[in-house]
This record gives sequence, structure tokens and C-alpha cells, in this order.
Amino acid sequence: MSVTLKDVAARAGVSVTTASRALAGYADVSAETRQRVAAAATEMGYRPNVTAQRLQKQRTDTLGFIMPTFGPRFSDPFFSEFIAGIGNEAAAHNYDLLVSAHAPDSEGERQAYERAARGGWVDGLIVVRTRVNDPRIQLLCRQGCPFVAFGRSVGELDYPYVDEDSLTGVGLLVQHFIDLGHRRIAFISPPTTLMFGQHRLQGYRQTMAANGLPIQPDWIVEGDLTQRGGAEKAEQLLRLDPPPTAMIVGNDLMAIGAMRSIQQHGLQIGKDIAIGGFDDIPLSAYTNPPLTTVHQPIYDIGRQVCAMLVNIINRRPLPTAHVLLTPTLIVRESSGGPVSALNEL
Amino acid sequence: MSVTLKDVAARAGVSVTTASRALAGYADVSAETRQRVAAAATEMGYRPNVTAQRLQKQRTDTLGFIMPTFGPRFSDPFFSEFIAGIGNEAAAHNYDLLVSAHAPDSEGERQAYERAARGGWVDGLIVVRTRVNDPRIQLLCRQGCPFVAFGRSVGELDYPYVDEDSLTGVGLLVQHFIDLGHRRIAFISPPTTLMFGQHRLQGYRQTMAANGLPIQPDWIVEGDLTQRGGAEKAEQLLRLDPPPTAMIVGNDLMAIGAMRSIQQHGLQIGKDIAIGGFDDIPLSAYTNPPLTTVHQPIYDIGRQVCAMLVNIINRRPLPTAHVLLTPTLIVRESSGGPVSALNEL
DNA sequence: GAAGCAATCCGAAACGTTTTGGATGTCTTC
DNA sequence: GAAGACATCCAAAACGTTTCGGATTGCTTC
Repeated sequence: MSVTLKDVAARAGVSVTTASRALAGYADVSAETRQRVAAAATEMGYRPNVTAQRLQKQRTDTLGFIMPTFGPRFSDPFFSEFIAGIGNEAAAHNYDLLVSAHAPDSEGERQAYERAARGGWVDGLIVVRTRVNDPRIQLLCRQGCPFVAFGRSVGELDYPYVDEDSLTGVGLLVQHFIDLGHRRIAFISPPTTLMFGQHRLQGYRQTMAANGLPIQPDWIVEGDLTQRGGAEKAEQLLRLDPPPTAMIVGNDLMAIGAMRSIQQHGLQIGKDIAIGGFDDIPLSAYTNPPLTTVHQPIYDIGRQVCAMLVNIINRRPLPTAHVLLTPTLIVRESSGGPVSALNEL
Repeated sequence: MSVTLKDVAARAGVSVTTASRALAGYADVSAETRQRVAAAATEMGYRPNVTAQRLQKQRTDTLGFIMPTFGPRFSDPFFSEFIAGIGNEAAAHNYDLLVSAHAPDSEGERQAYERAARGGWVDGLIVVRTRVNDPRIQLLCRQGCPFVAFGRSVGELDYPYVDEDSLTGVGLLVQHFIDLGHRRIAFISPPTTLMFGQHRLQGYRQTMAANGLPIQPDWIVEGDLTQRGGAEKAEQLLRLDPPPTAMIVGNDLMAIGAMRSIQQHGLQIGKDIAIGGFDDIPLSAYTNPPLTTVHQPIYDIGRQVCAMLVNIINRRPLPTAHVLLTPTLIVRESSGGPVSALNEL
């Protein structure tokens, strides 16, 4: 069906070996033969069979990325941007990117990682949204499968990662609201099974404490990272008596949902209540009002994670195995202005 | 390094052939041997080498998806949902999904398709956002490479696709606004190099015409599908004198950007001006006010496209090679109420 | 007791590459 | 004119799997 190296060799009147070496640019083939082979190859439209090359080279030149997806209607701009990042960087290094989707901690996910770690399915993996006691990381470490994670983990396992210091990030947000005079600040946390959930929650707790502000237990609720989840949890917070004067939401998507709930309560964001998100997805600049948030360079993180993985696979020394990015606060109108702190508590 | 079939065979005391057949469940191996082989395999942690299997079977069991991405900060929720759809469906059929990203009509894109079409890189491709005179489709048809597209095309080429009838979809929107009494209805079009840009623009034109409403040339502007683009184009429309009383925007992302511009002009959406989008991304239910739009089941379309492709690859008869989905209008608050038609023109 | 048959196993080829380890011939060099 | 150096080529093995076409054994059957 397809034209193979043997065909090209026959056409050029040389052996398969010579044809191979001619195309690969080895020195032990004369300029004239090289040319003849090249001509034959282009004439016949020869494309090397990647599978055969991979079998021979004992490497797949492929990276794996297993998206942790929750349910069907899965529409998170994070993943589009992240995949674009790793995809472009992978292409720059002549790697392919294999993507699949599995629910976190599902049996299917376990099997997918199992399969990836052995059997030469891919040369390395990219892991995102690391979890507390992450079984994926444990498995990959145990099997010695190359990988780089976007996100730290707890425990003694040492592995390469890129992460944003979201503890500090949320701290910036909290301090920002405190400086504006807010005292009753609530927090819609990402799932605390996720490492960044832990970090962001801690950032909230620590900064409140550092300012000597007490936290009511019901100021902390946990959402599922979707708009719907954010809306529901915000609804819950708004029913408190007295309600919080500011909300910090664990990611922008939930924050957008929360804004909706606030507005449905007839409250004006930036005046009656302040709100801040996390991620700085492009949309957050276009909400009404625009959302105060913490920037996270998803595309660049994707590229960096991928570049690190390629280095590991090729056993090149890694400049740094642990990258922690400093977050920057993006203040927009959803912060509102200063409020009088006196009648706050 | 990895444990191969030869190792398993040796351990079980049989030939490679028998080991292979035992694991594959052939009938010509005794129950006892089969068991011994299976035991050896699990004990040694054997995973078949996919590359070798692929070379032998002369198929990759892999599907390809080349994302058309514009620029770096690329964050379109469409893609995460679509990839989740094809990814899950592919997994259900034991196919892998290879993803890469290239700018539309770039040299890199051309090469990627070229490579895919020959050389057994993947067994088939999924094409989205079909373009007028789409070079990708022409190439794939010419090479006889299996593919299914999300989106129709023009020309005599016949190929399998799934598409939403967005001409009708935009028609629903236009009629909806006309029924509310609007007469000066503007349209922010998707790029008309894209087929769905053409369809949506036509839907606007036809329905306006069908209602005997003239279209001012400057009511039609073309945006780039991003929020930013939508905001810019809306800005342009709002500067018209008189400005439109309703805007139909070619996709939700741009609509969200447009809403921002409208609000910055101090206008109230649903009262001073109506706006409608297209796609019904989850976010559109959470904007302020919620956005009237046309639903498009991206996840399901992804699944369906993928299922069709798998059928084609395995030469199974396709129930229907051309699927055209009927759109449904989702009316939300951004539509506003009836306006008096008299003082409109 | 030879022929036929089923059950069970295996050697070897094949998939399309790359690479190892020569083989062959030509040209210098003394 | 023999010995080494060099340029150019190639046969065969290897990568790990599947499968084709037997081979072997033991059991029926007449």
C-alpha cells in the first residue's frame, strides 16, 4: 500500500542500508548516490513509517497527557490553553502529544497511567492538578517513568514540577481586600483533595491570621471549580447573617458563577460586595464588572513543563527541577473601593 | 529494560508463538498452558509493546486531531470540551488520540496534515472549523486518508461530516429579535473564511431579507472569535449613528466581549440594547445578564464525529455520512423585552 | 495396525526501519 | 608491488509482536 524504503532502494538501484543511510545523511555514501536516492524518494512520495522507526529506536517520541475531566459537559478554558502550550513546545522538539481523558481517581485513569508507565506507550507524561497523596505520582515514581507535573505534592517523593505559588497569590488577594477595609472575607475553596486547593485555602487562612482577623467556620466552603459550583456556593455564603463583604474564589470559573449569584441577590459587585478570583483566564477581563484575580501564565507553564520533560527523557541535565512562579495580582473593578472598616464586624 | 513476550515464554516454558496465542485467547492452546502463561505474564508484569503490535498489525489505533490555534494566549473552551468528547469516545473504541496545534493555513499545519496523510502516523483524522476551499480537506481526500469533519464545506468534494445548521440557528436569533420589535439589528460575523462564518452570516442576511428588513452595510463587521475581537467590533458598531438596537454575535466568546463594550458605553443590556450569541458555552448562562444564544452540543458532536471515524477506519457501513443537527434557541435575559417597533427606523 | 483426526505446540517469516560489522575496490606511499 | 588508508557499499541482525504452515502426539476407527 504505502511506499517503503525497500521500494525507494530498488528504484535508486542501491541496498536498503544505503538508502537509509543516504536519507539520514551519513558520510559513507557518495554525493551522487545520495542524490539518486533522494530523487527516488521524492518521486515516489516516500514517507518513513514512524512505527517501524519507533520500534527500532526503542522510543516513541511521544508525550502523554491525561486530562482529569469531571463529567461530560467539560468545558474548561484552562485545558485548551494548556494543551496549546505543551502541543506547541512538543512540536518544536519533534515530539507528538497523546491526549486522553479520565475522571480523577477513577479505575480508567489508573489503568491509563499503568499502561503509560510500562509498555512504551509514551516516552513521558505530563501530570496536572496534582492531588494530596497523588496515586499517579506514586505510580510513575515507582515505575521510573519520566514525567513532569504542573503542581507540587506532599510527602517525601521528589519529582520535577512547575507550580505557581498560589498560597502567596491568595495572600495577595486577601491582603488587598483587607487593605480596602474588608473584615468579613469568605473563601470558596477549590477541592482540598487538589494540592492547589490546599495551598489556596492556606493562603487565605494564613493571611487572615497574619492580620489578626478571625475566620468564621462557615466562611469557608468548597466548590468543584465549575461556574455552577461557584454559583451554588456563593448562594450559600450570601444567606449567612451577616453575609461576608468580600469573597475570594478559588478559580475564575467559579468566581464567574459566584458573580451571577451575587447579582441575582440584587447586590452590586464592587459596591455592596467585593469579589476576587484566581487564574486570570482571558474571560475574567470581560466579565461585568471585570474580575480582580491572580495571574497564572498557563500557556507558558505548559511550554515549560513540556520542555523540562523533553530534557529528562533525553537525559539532559535540568537547570532546575522545581520551578515556583511568583504570582501577580490583577486588580479590576470587582474589588470596588475602600469600605469603612468600623461598622464591619 | 522492559519485559518482553520472549521473557514470558521462557518463564512459562513455551515458545513465543504459544505465549502470544495463549494471551490472545486462541483455541489451540490447552487450558493448562494458557494459565501458566497468564501467570508468568502477571508475575513478571508483562505489557505488550504497542509499537511492535502496531508495526505487525499495520495500523496505529490512533486518531489525530490538529487544533487550529490562533496565537499564544489561546483559551477557547470549545476545544477542551471537544477534545473530552473525542477522547472519551476514542477510548471506548480502544483508540488513542494524538493532538497537535497549528495556526490555520500555516506551513506547519500543511506539513502536519501531509505527514498524517501518509506514513501511517495515525489511522484517521478529525478536522474542525472547516474553511472555504479547505486545503486540509482537499489534501485528505486526494490522499484517501480517512477523516471526519465537524463542519461542511463548499465544492464538489464529498466527505463525511457532522455539522449544526447554524444558518437556521442564526435565523432563529434574528427572528427572535425581530419579533421583539427590533429593526436595526447588527451582526458581528465569525471570519468568513470559515464555513460556519459563511453560514451564520447568510442566516442573518436571509432572515432579515425574509422579513423585508434592509441591512445597512456597516451593520456587518467581522471578528476573530475572541472576547477581545468581540469587544472591538461591538465598540465600532456602537459608534454608528443611529446605533443598532440589537446585536447578534457569531459566537459566545465574542458576545461576552461585546457585552463588555456595551456596558462601558453605559448602556444596559436587555433594556437599551439586546444581544445574542452562538454556541451556548456553559459560561453564557452565567454572564451578567445571561446571554441569549443558540445551543451547540460540542461534547456530543465530538463523540459522534469520533464514532463515525472509527467506523470508517474499520470499513463498517456508516448509517449516515452527513449529519446536520437542528439548532435550538436559548432565550435568556440579554434579549430584553419587546421594544416599540415604530420609532425604530 | 494403518489411516484419520483432534489437540497442542512451535519454527520461521513478516511488518519497515536502523545499525553493526564487514566486503570490495581504489588510491597513496614506501 | 605490497601495505595501509580511504571511500563506498551491503548483508544480516535487531526491535517485539502476530500469524502461516506445518509438526508432533495420542486417540479413534475400521
